[in-house]
This record gives sequence, C-alpha cells and structure tokens, in this order.
Amino acid sequence: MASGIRGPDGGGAKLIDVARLANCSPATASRVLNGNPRVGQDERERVMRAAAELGYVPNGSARALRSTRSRLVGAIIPTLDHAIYATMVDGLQAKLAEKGVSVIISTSHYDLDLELEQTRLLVERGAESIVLVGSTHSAQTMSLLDQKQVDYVFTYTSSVAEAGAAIGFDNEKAGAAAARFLLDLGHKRLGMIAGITTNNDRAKGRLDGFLSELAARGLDPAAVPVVEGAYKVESGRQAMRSLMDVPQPPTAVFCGSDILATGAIKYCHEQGIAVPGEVSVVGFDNLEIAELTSPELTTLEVPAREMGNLAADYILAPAAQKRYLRQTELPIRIIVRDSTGAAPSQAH
Amino acid sequence: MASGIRGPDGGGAKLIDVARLANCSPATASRVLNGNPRVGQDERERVMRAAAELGYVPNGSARALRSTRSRLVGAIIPTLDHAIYATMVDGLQAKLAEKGVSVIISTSHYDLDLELEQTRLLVERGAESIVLVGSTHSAQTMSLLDQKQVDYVFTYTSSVAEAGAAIGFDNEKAGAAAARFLLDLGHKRLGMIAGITTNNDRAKGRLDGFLSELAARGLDPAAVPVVEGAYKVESGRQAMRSLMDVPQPPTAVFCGSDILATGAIKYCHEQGIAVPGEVSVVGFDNLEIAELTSPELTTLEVPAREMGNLAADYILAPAAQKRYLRQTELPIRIIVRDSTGAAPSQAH
DNA sequence: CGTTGATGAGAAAACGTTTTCACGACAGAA
DNA sequence: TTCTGTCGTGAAAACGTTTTCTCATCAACG
Repeated sequence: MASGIRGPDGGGAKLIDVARLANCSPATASRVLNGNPRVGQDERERVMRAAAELGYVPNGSARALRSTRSRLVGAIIPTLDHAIYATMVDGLQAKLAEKGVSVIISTSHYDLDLELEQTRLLVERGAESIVLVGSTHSAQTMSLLDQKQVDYVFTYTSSVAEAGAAIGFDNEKAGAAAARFLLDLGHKRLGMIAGITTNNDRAKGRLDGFLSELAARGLDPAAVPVVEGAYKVESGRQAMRSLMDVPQPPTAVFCGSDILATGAIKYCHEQGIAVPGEVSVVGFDNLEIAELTSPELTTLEVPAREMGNLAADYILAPAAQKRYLRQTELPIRIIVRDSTGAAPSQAH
Repeated sequence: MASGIRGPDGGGAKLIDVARLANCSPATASRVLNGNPRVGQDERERVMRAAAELGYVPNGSARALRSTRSRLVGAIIPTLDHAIYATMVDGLQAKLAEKGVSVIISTSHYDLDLELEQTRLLVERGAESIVLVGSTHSAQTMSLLDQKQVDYVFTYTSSVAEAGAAIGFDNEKAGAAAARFLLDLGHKRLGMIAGITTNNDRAKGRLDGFLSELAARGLDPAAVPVVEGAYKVESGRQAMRSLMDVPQPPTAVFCGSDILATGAIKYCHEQGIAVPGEVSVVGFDNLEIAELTSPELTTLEVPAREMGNLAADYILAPAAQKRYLRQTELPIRIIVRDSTGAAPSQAH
C-alpha cells in the first residue's frame, strides 16, 4: 500500500505510473510516447522500458479530450450487406489503420433521417472526418457537419458540395456509357431496371444518364420502360418479368446493379428467353457474381475499394493538399462479357 | 465579447453554455441530459430548450473520461470483403445502434499479430467489449483483454474461453453433418476443399468434423483427398481440378465455403463434368450466390446476421444475465438444393 | 567574463464532462 | 415547535492526458 503505482495486474497503469517508474515527470513521459524529439536519449529509454514493463495503454478519451484529436473517422453507408459498400469500407479501413486511425461504422438503410442521427452520434464521438455515400443528404446533416467543423467525403458520386470532398464517379456518365454501348450494338428497344431512386442520387443519376443518352440518339425517353426495384435478386427477377411480359419487349435491358441483373437473367432462364439472343443484359458494379452467371455478365465496374482507399488518402492528407484531392472523379470501365450481343433481327 | 456564451455558430456550445442559458449549474444540465430523474420539471424544460437552441452536442471524450463508459464496441474480423463477416457486422451494428452504442471495425486478414495490434488500439479507444472471430487468438491478445478487463465475444465458434462469451456454432458438428448427408446418399469416395486451416479454427473444425464422421462410418480418413484454398472462386476451381484430375476421382466433394464450391462447379462446367451426375458438391455459408449457380448449391447455412444480433444482445445484457448468454450454440441447417444427388453407380 | 540562445525537463493549467458531497427548503411526525 | 427525512440544486473535485509556461543548464559568442 506504500506505493501508489499500480502493477500490470491492477487493470490499468496510467501515465503517471509510467513516469514514476521512469523517474521523470508525466510531461516527459507524454513527450516520449508521442515521439516528441525534444527529449534526451536516456530519459527516452527509461520511459519506453517503463511503459513496456507496465503494459501501459494510453487512455484515448483523455488524450482526445486534451488534444482535440480523436484519430477516429466515421463512415455512414446504406448497408454492409451489399458487397459494394462493404468493400469500400474495407479499403477505407485498411488505409486508415496503417496510420493508426480507427473507423466507426454505421448504416443508414437509405434513410436520411437515420443518417442525421448517426451523424450526430459520430460527431459526439469526436469523429474528425465522416465518409458518406452519395451527395443527397438532409440539410440538417450538412449544417451539423459544417457547424462542428467536421470534414466529410462523399463517395460513389463526383458531385462535390461547397465544403468537403467527393471521391467517386459520375453516375450519369456511367448510365450514358451503358446506353451508348447498347445502341452501338444496334438495339432500338431498350429498358431499364433501376434501383430505388428515392433519396438515391446514384440510382437516379444512372437512370437519367441512360435516358438522356437515348434521347440524344433520337429515341423517345418517355417510351423507354423503366422499373425500379430494391437491390435484391428477387426484385430483379420480378422487374424483368414486368419488362418482358408485353407484346414488344425490349431487346436490351440495363440494370442499376449486378444483383438486379442476376435476377433478370434468372427470369430469362425460367422463361426460356435467350440471353443475349433475345435480350441483352447489362449490369452495374462488377461484383464477383458477374462472372458466375451464365452467360457471364457484361457490367460497369465500380471501383469500390479504390474509393475507400482514396477517401482515406484525402482524410489523411495535410490540409494544404486537401484542395487538390477534394474532387476525384474515377473512370468507369465497361466490362464486356457474354450477356450482351447485337440486336436480334426484326422478328415480329 | 461581453458574454462567454458561444452561439450555435461558434463551432461548439459546451455544457456550461447550455447551463448558463438555462440559468442553472452544469451539474443540473448534465443530469437533465442524462435522464437523471432527480431534477425538477421546470429546470428540465429550460435545459432541454437551451440545448436545442444551441445545437448542443456533448463531447464524448470528456464524457467517457469522467464516466469510464465509452459506449464503444470493437469488432475485429478477418475481412469485410467476405459477405459472411460483413453481414455479421451489419447485424451487430444494427442492434447496438438501437441503444446508441457505436462499432469500431478493424480487419486482421487472418493474422494473429495484426489482431493483437488492433486489439490494443481498440482497448486504447476505450472499447467496452470486443467481438472476435473464432477461438484462436494470440496469448497476448487474450491477456491484454483480461488485464484491461475488456469483455469479449467469440463468434463463428461455440468453444468458449475462460472468460468472455462464444456465440456461434460447432464447426466440427457442421463438418460431420455434411459427411453424414453425403454418406447417406451412398457416396463412398469423398473429397474436401477446405479453407486455409492455419490459424483458422473454423476451417480446421469443419475439416476435422468431416473426416472423423467418415472414420466413424468406416472410411479411411487418410485416403480422403483434401485440398486447401483461400476463399476465392479461382482457388476453388483449381482445387477441384487437382481433386478430379486423377484416375478415381471422388463422387462427392464438400467445400468449406460457397465461394470455393462455386469455383468447383465452374471447373466442372468447363470440363463437362456433370453436377450432381458425376460429382455432388456441398458448400458452406449459404451466401446469396448459392442460389445463382446452376445447379443451385446444396450448402450449410451460417447464421451470420443472427450471430451479430446475439453478440450485441450479450454485450448489452446486464452483468447478471451475461452468464446465461455467454455460451450460445446455434443450430446449423443444411439447405438441400440441386448440386447433390445419389452416388453414381460404379462406372469404372 | 557576461550575454544570448538553444536544449531538456518539470509544475501546473487545461480539456468538458460526471459525480460526490453538502446544503437549504420543505413536508410530515413527534 | 422541533426533529427527521426527502428532494432539488449547486460547488467543486475528479477523470488521464497534453500543452503551455517557466526554469535551469550549458555552449557559443562577442
């Protein structure tokens, strides 16, 4: 009881215990542990040894409180159940972990009010930056971030806000690229299975880009059948049915996600509709499953991991460099496989 | 400059600002905001109004420091790139978020030393509980958790440590169930494509369970061909080749993951090997892709989301109840689809 | 030899909460 | 009336760091 020093068994040695054992002040111990160079060689070694001996683990809350740097980043994504988001977070986390920054994750389920709540919680936790998906967010969310001076990054989009960054791609260009690809194959009757566009600028962008490219090529966008569906195989299947079960079905269908495309192809199999013989199908995302369907899926590649990596780079960049990184538009490649082909010659 | 109160524009109103505006002490303001009932109705309302007006967001670091409760949980998984883990985390996060608890995520890439490092970081951040995958962890990791009194939960396993909890299933039983299923179909020549078993008690358990069930049924486990592969489609494909490209190939192959099984089936397609005509294939996980292969995949269902949910329940449970929840073994269902069938009649 | 500047170290304040303690008011019991 | 107990409130300590001062010491310089 004589000594106030808690042993390694005590549940938690504190900085002052390290200092005592190293025979120096807490200030010096702190400097050593934070790599501050203004400290002598012998002190440094004594402190390091003491810290190791006590199994010292700093208290992050105290550190964050005093230094106002939490080394915490928040990420709010719609769901982890979709590989496209999980992979982005994986890339984000991997890059940040290298620099000792941790990621708090939360899911919004495409609900902007929930997103606001999650944002508030992340700000409360001291997140220094927050990664968001897309560019559509509630005004309150944005003003909260603004007010609390929390840096933020939009992903999966290239449209940047006044502040913050956008690391992603242009969904409209992507939709247009899909249209162009199918038109160049000679298709005249096109359709689209889009993701739910409500509060989802990515799904909306792909749809808009697709339709305006068709318009630019002289087709009437109003005549193009469009069905929206949640990102589930089954909704892709049903959407395909409503698209195909008409007198003059489309000869090419662009899907806002590989999941939807997979469902669409599944429906074709069931109905004996030849892909790409009767109908070409284009997906979006280039998930692992795109290589598993038969025929293998033509799709647009989304650089999910790369967005995560680049978001991390932006977050870690010194303030001076941020302005050069804040708007990063990644190219979208089209991966041509076997689910697309030339338009069938007029059958009807 | 007269007032010390920072407006909502100031970047951050503090508790004392709220108190001033509400004309009370910080102590009272704190009590109100934490739902402490011992405070008058009128005070309560004044504080709530003041907090709302200032857009007050508490400082989590200060709160955690003083109260020693961070409301933070850590999760260390091998990778987010595998749906089985991403879904578990999704389930975990969803349940915890309901109670205002945040999840810090980090990935170990199946490396126990990396895991130790991540653990240290999570402890430093003040994580009150840590969710781990499997039951194989470095001694240092376990002693660190023990020493710092951090509660922990193993998942994807049913083997519990001295302390902490295990929420999962018995991988050996699962492997045995797969063996039994195939044996009952009349198969005599079995093979297995396992995940990498190094440092992976789940992969090892499935393999062990599979082999010992075969032994129990009179087959020689040493004669059963086993190939290990990383959880990639391509390694499943290659593994299947080395299994099938022999004089007397197995008539049934158990794969430690649907990903591997998918690769196996892909190889069979390429080689014109009939599934399940010539060889039956069983997967593991019941991923979404199990319904997308042709034939659709027979597989063992892993309750990933449920494990996440139950881990959250355990973490949130009051200490008194924890002992009843700490060992939860979930049943493993076998989902019979079309990739399995009776053993072919002797051909050779 | 006195002055200056750089260097290494410690004392103490500060970060923004929560919590303990103490106190006054007020109600009910004696 | 006086005592006892409950209730609502505030003052101040405490949480474990980092950071700002301040102060020696010592080398270099004029």
